[in-house]
Amino acid sequence: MKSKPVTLSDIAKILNVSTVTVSKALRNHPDISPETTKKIKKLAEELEYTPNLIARSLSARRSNTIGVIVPKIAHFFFSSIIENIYKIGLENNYEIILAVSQEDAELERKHIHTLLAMKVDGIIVSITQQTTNYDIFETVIKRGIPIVFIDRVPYLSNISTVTVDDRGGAFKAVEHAIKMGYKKIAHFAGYTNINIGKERLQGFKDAMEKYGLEINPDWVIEGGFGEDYGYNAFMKLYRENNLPEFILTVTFPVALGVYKAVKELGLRIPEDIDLICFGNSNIQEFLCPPLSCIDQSTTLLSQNAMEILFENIQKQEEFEPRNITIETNLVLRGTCTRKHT
Amino acid sequence: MKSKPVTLSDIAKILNVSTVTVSKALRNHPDISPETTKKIKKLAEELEYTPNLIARSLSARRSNTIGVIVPKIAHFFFSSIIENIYKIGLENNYEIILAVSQEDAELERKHIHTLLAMKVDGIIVSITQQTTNYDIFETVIKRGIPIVFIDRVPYLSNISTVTVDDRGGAFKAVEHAIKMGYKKIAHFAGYTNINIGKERLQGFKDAMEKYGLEINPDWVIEGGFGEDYGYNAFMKLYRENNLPEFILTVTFPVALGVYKAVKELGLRIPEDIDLICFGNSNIQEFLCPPLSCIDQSTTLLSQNAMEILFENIQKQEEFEPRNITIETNLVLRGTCTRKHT
DNA sequence: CTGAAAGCGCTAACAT
DNA sequence: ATGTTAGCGCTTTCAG
Repeated sequence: MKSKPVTLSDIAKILNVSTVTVSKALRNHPDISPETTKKIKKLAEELEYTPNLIARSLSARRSNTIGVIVPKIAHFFFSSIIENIYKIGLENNYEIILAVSQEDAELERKHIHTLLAMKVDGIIVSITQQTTNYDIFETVIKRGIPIVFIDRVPYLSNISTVTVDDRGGAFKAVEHAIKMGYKKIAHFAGYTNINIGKERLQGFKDAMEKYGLEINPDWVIEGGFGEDYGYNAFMKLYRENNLPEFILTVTFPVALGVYKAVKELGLRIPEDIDLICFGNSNIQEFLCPPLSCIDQSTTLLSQNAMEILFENIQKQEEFEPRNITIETNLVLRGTCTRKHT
Repeated sequence: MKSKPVTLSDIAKILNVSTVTVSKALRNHPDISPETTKKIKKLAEELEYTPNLIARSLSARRSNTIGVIVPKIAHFFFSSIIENIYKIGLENNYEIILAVSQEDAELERKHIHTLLAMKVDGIIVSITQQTTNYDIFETVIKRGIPIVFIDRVPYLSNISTVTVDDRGGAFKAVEHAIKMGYKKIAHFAGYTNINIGKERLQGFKDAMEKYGLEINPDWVIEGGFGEDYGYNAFMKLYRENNLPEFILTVTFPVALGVYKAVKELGLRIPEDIDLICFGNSNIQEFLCPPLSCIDQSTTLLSQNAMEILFENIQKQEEFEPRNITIETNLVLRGTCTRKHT
């Protein structure tokens, strides 16, 4: 019934050559004469030969496989990065092994172990919001497995990173809000133990300071990168009757949470509360009103990360870690565009 | 520098036992005495032993790996399904190998070959909008690799499928529109060579027929499942001055395309044109106006698919293909809710 | 309870 | 140009 897959040696036997010859022929090795190669390929095709990549990996000591770990997947930012990584992987003949940490540091750790066990040739990771112990990453590095961090990166020296100019982006946005006339500005800051949170907060502070505005500590709220957090943070402020005029949210989902709260409360954007978020998405323009944002190019992020990773895989020992920062772009739509008086 | 990974035999040598003993101990095989097991585990931990999954797979002839192929990833429907599949995979100790076909049948074919070559234990696939040649799937089946199709499935008998009640869902939606008073109803139908397109179109027809409404062929437009198609289809109708009152779109992205066109043209939803789409998403409620939809549970879809796949993997020869249909759910928000007169 | 033998399917190094 | 040898790291018999 379930016919066993054809192997190199099956082909070899039929053609009365050695498995090595078949192996080489199938990989277009110049050792083998054109005729034999053709003959072998023809038979392989007929027999529907599929190489056993597992065996190949074990023997060749490379898997042609790249591990990717992200905290979430059903969010535009990450799914877009993933899509790009898959595309680039395909072009370069690498298979991608994706793992989702679900913002859980323990799970992230487990995934890294699995990727190591699967002998991936390299790893790309965007760490969880709660990753504070970096041991596992040092293990990876110690083992000589190329790794590059993307967007959310650990505070570690001598690692390759591709990040966004979070500080500059946040600054730009808040500066623009201030120029629109806003003074009571809040920041829903996510978690500031992680680089993106910390840097965005810093950009917020920079702008406030530059324009001599006071930072109200009640308006700098930490708590996460998701919709729930945005919702709760806004609700809290509302209940305390302590609403600002403007909010910079640390991510798009957080802004969505604000939209939800605002809608439930019967308030209006931007009349009662205006906002902008970090991170672009294809559907922001369809929101009510269209949400402005600080755009971070997921394409550039992925491209650079993959490029560095490939370089690292090739050079191995001689490779020097690289750190790239991607510039941001203010995208103005229906929010953060109205003169406030 | 780059220390070679610790292997079973490294541990075996140090402890003066055989690799077999170590192998068994590490997998809690009852053969090995508790003391030896403990001793071995302790050393393995100290040495940071990581099993080589490649070697294990080759030897054990199962990879504990499941291949998944979807046409897109940066779309809520698929990224949500993927997220669910990853979760279930994790719980059952299976690694997921995800491949993206990018709606390209040729690429899909290539991915299947790769998954076969990687010796995945099973495959889940949602086919591309242009897949018409099913040979590759028959190859998979012939090789005895468990495969289950999800949402978009080929017309093949004796395969396992998990689909949505597309016909019933479309019917419900159009029926509701009719009860709201709409008569001039269009359907942006995607591609009807594939089951989801065909069934949804049929549901549309069923409803029109039941209520004695005439189907205007100009208003049944095919072309794809993406935003561009929705945009173009609407623009075409507008230019021809042939706008319907109501549209059922085959997917959410298509509806987004309509929103975009409507906005550009300065029209209003639902006053000038009302609509509903097939497929839910977490951001529809934030659209302007909030978009109603026919909800298809991605959770049920994924759960059932994985369950069937696991069953197939376990039973192998004795397994009988199963076909499951998930019920849909009309979710009414800001569209398709206004009485039309 | 433990281990020796054999092999999974492939490739790299070294003959011939 | 082709083949032989050896081995990747692990697991599955099967003997002791």
